[in-house]
This record gives sequence, structure tokens and C-alpha cells, in this order.
Amino acid sequence: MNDRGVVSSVRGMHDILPDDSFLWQDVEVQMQNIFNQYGYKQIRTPLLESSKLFNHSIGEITDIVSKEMYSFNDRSGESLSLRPEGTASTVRCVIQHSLTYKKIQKLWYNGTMYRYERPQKGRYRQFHQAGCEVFGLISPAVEAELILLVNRLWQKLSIDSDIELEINSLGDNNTRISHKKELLDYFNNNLSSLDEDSKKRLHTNPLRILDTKNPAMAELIKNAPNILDFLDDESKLNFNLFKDILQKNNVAYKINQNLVRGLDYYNRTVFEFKTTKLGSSDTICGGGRYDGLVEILGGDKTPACGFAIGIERVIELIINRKKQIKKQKTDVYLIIKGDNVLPYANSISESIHNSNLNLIVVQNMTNNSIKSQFKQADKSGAKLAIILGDDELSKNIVAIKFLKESEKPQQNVAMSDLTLFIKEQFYD
RNA sequence: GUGGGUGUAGCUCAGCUGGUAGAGUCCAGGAUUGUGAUUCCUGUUGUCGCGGGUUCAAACCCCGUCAUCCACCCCA
Repeated sequence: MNDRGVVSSVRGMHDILPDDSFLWQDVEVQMQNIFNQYGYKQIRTPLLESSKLFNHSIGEITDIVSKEMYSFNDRSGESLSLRPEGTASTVRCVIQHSLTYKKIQKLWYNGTMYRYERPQKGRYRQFHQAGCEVFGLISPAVEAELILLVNRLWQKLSIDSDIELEINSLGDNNTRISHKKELLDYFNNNLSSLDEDSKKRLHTNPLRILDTKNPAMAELIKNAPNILDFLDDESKLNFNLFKDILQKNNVAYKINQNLVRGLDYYNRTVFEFKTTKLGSSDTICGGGRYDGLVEILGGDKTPACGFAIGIERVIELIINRKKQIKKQKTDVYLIIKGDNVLPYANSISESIHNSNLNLIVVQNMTNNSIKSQFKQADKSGAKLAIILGDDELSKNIVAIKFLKESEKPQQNVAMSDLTLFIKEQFYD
């Protein structure tokens, strides 16, 4: 509630307004088309899940679980949480319905996620993520396909030149244990070079130190033990194969040995699509392989791999790129003048809708001047204005004005011929 | 949780060393008795975020508070 007693949306949760919603629809449709074209099927899971699900999957000590979840007890005392990401719910759904029993699943989702964080550019408390998850396949062709599919989306949305792909491999369990041990030794031997934050992270999440933005530590990080030197043979083979596929398909990538994902469940190949155009929220898509998660959540051991896209960040990039964003355009605008015509106006709109031409028809319902109505018609982007006044009504005609092709003269059309006339204008 | 910036008309913003608020845009009407550019004229819109303090006087100074943006932490 603000000072005047008007309730407003809660911090970090934003309305998508009419001038922007068309762009959102456009992005969502393009995304769905591509996901579907690669044979992925949509799932829709609840926004609310048992808190346990996220505690067990994302990791108790991660920031997401320890301080960013919207959690509360419901009336029966069970702790529920608004989902902070989509993978855990997807895995839960897959296990619950035995979707991977002797089967491969390729799934996609799109929905709102919730994290209690301080809002800033590209980061909100309610935000949208779309993602794909693949279950039951061990081949690095899976990771590669995910990359190719996302890459295609960037191209479709014309933002590919703003985005760079970074990849890394986290290897298997042993890789991470031995790398972490070496890393701890290394940092402990160089304690004096660590900043305050990093000293804290030494005990919580030493991998994160590699990700620091502090330039004073660049040299230290550069010489730190490289996880890629610790890869087991199979992970190494997989990673090389993965890179081969990317190269064969002309996908540019950068190996970032310091790329660590924030969630506990990742192993082997991980990747992020990053941009420099969005301030400090630079990751617009992140993902990787998580072969252990299904088992952790109580399912049979199932290899899996996926990614999530931050839709708000994609939208920001698009708006950034084109100053004029696409708005919803009217096709036919109906102008009305006179006391007797009102009962006939809706009938005209209805007759156009009845003819299944799939046109956007807007009818002026004010009693404003003709001039004002034409102004509105022009602003709506309509190709045609239909004018119905007392004169026209008495002759059983309507006047048609071509708003986009002003060289064409205005013409009268009999009401009975109207839908045919309009069809010719839009489809011939 | 911690820093910094900003809150004035629906929107974008001006407002000097304190003297009681303005422009553009938008919308409506008219110039054009029923025709969309442009131009011109007219008109509508404000708890100057909120609360307190200083002062004869506060949009402006001081304190507090809320909202928002950006950054840190962390992440999509």
C-alpha cells in the first residue's frame, strides 16, 4: 500500500503492461515453436511445492535455499515453497509419474519463479524462466542439442550477436572432490591474497571464489588449480565430443574453467550464455548435466541434462536492440457517427469475425468527433477504416477508407458485400 | 543484509542563493457543419512520495520513513 492508501504490487514483482505483452507473446511463441520442433513436450507443474523438494535438490547451503525462498507453513503445518527454479519440480514430476520408466523424455516448461532477493537490473522477485530438461540419455549429443536449440532461439530473436557461450566441465564426483581439495590447499597457502568475501567462501563454497569480480584477485585465480586437469577419462571424452559437435555446427564457444553453476546438482558439462549488455546480470541462460539428481530425489538413477532461460533478460536484450518494439496492431477500425447507427455497429464487427478471417477488429465506442475517431484509427495501425454514419445507414452501405494507402480513394461498399470486400483486401 | 542515485501532471522532465509550481507529450474540442500528417487556438490534470523539524515563508535546508533504480552478495 502506498501513502494514499492504494495497494500496489509487491517489491520485485512486476505487471506486464499492454504495450509490452505483445512482445512477450512473440518471444513465448518463438520459443515454444523451437522447443516443439526439436521434439520436446511441455509440462506444467505447480508453483507451490513441498519445501523439502528444493532443500534436497538445490542444496541446503546455497543462497537460493538458505535465504531466498518464499516459504511458509500451510494450514496443516506443512512447509511449502514457491518454486525458485524449474528443474527440481520437473524431476519430481518425472519421478512421480514414472515418465522415465524404460523411456527417454525431452521436456520443456515456461513459468514464473520466485526468489526473495534485492531487485536490480535483470533480477526480480517474481521472474519467468523457460527451460528444457532431457532424461535418460548419457550422450554428449544431448548437451550439444540443447546448445544448438538455444542458439537457434537467439537467432530467431535477433539477439545472437549480443550473446556468448561459455562452457566448462565439472567432471564426476571424484573430480570435484580432488579439485576442491587442491583448491582449498592453494587458497589456504595464499590466504593473504584473498579478500574478505573470499575468506568467507573458503568455508561455504570455495568454487565460488573462482567466479569473483574482484580484479585484485585475477592473478591468484589465473594460477589456481584448473578443474579440467582433474577430469576423469569418461568426462574428458564426453567433453571433447561435446566440443566437436559444437565445432561441426559452427557454434562459437569459450572454455571458462572458472564457470561454476550455483546449484549443487550439476556434474560434467555445464554452460552459460552470457551478455555484456545487461549490467551485472550477465547470464541469460544457464544449464548443464545433472546425472545424480533424479536419484537424490528418490527416483531410479537416470542421466539428465537441461537449461533455463531468464525471459526478462531476453526481453531486455530485445528492447535494447530495437528501439521500436512490436505492438499489437489493429486490422480494421470501425468509425461510427449518428444516433441511429449504434445498433448496427456491433453487427458489422460480428460479421467480420463470423467470416473467420482472423482479423483484429476494433470498434470505436465513444461519441467523439470524426476527426478524433480517425486519429484513433490511425494510431491503432489499422489498414482499413470502416465508416458508418446516418448517410451510409440509410443507403445500406459503409464507407471504406484506406489508411495505409492514402492514394486510393475512399469507396462505398454495400453492407452485404462487406466481408467479401475485406477478405479481398487482406488475402488477395 | 550492505552501499549509492532518484521520487514534481497519465508519461518524459524543468524549477537558480528558500518567496507558495511550469514545459513538452498525451487526451478532448475548434480552425475544417463527417475524414488520420503538419500547423494554430482553447481546455482538463498535481497532498511536489510520506511524516516531522528549522523559518515570517519549504518542491528546495535538516532528520526520519517508504518506494524505486543501480551496484555488492548471489543468480536466470
